[in-house]
Amino acid sequence: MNIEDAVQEQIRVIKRGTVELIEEQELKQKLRESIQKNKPLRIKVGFDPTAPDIHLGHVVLLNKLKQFQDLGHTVYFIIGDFTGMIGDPSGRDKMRTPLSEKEVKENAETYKNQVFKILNHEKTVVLYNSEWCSKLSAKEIIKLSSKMTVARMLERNDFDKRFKSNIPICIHEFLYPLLQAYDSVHIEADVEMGGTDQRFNLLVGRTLQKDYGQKPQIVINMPLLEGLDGVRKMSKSLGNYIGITESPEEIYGKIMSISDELMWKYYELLSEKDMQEVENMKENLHPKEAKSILALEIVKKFYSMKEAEKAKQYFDTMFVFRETPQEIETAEIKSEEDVWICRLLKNIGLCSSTSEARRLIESGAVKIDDKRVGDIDKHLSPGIEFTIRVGKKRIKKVRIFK
RNA sequence: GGGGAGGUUCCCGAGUGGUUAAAGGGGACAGACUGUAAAUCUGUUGGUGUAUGCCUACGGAGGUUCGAAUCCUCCCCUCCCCA
Repeated sequence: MNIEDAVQEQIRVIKRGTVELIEEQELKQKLRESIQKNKPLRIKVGFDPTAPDIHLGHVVLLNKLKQFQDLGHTVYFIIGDFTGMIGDPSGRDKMRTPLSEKEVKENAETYKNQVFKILNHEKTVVLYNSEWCSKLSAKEIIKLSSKMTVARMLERNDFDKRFKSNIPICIHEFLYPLLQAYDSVHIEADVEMGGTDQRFNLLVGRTLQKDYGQKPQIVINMPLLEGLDGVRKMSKSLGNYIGITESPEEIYGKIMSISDELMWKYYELLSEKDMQEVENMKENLHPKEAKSILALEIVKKFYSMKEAEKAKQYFDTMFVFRETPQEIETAEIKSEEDVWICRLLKNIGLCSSTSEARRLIESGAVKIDDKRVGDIDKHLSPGIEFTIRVGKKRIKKVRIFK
């Protein structure tokens, strides 16, 4: 294969699913040199160690990084333990409360353990940006700040919105993009990847690299993945995420609950299937089938096909046939006397309070051995075993003994 | 430094002495319908073995009052205008 063809092929892989690539000619040039000199490109990605669990939203990015690795490049995985103390204001309408050093460290470790479920260990360099950021002197920070104007900062949509609606913006939040850009200078990044909410920050990296006499990095924006609600971006704090450390049953179930429309986006960004094949499925498969195949693929990625099949089975009995699955958690309750149902529900953790239990029973959500409970005052005697279900998702086996 | 506005339940936001666990919306949960989808409709959305009861909750601490989210004092926080 000649060089131009090789470059073209890499570009094709790299471009799948991207929202924006700045700028393509420069990237081609970098790829050419990389191939000629047999020198991998430095692909930078920064992670803010705020949420200790990696979810599918992050996986979009990680997948793309993995693709770069498969093309022979090296990933510089930067844990923003220093910038994490600022908290990235991107996309937020509020200032973020700074994390303590200890929290940041703990979260960072969790990240590190989780990313290698996807990334290739050999081709990844993990760095903490406190390594160099914490050594910056006040003088250097002032110098850094002089590279940026307030007006330019306010070009950023989220800052502008906050500014216009009288929501506080602290000065240190302005330092975030600058320090992130400084990371690029420090490691001499060739490419930086991020979600579209990172666009501004990544562009600052280009500007700053030029200021420091380096070739500007290529900026690649990946789309933000909508979470379970189908509207807002997937994030831990919004509670609409699918975490990669969740159980196979949870991951499978959550994927089955996304909307059909969103599913195709998940295919594009998370699946290893060829886009041609995906288009084909779109035409010929019942959406539910397609969703199931996707769910299987994703569970398999983090566990195994066997686990995935089991998760599917659990899901089908539980939700499709509305039956009691084989393996469900058993709660054991020790009691001399009859147990009031509301108290029982609270004690085994299916409800957060007896009041909630009462409300749910009144609305017909509670079933014992598949029979709807209508009586709020129902009592259950010791020595029996049964399955209790609240709504569709919450289910437990209960054994009451003396 | 001076002047003004504001902080309400998960979120937004109404409420200016009692009938307020506090309108409305969002979200969430549940029911119906389904493909556990989405959309739609309905209900619920402080705790307490349920009580015309008790406790907790309107930024924090005190005070006035039979009674305070509402009035007063001090404190903390945010925004705006002026300098």
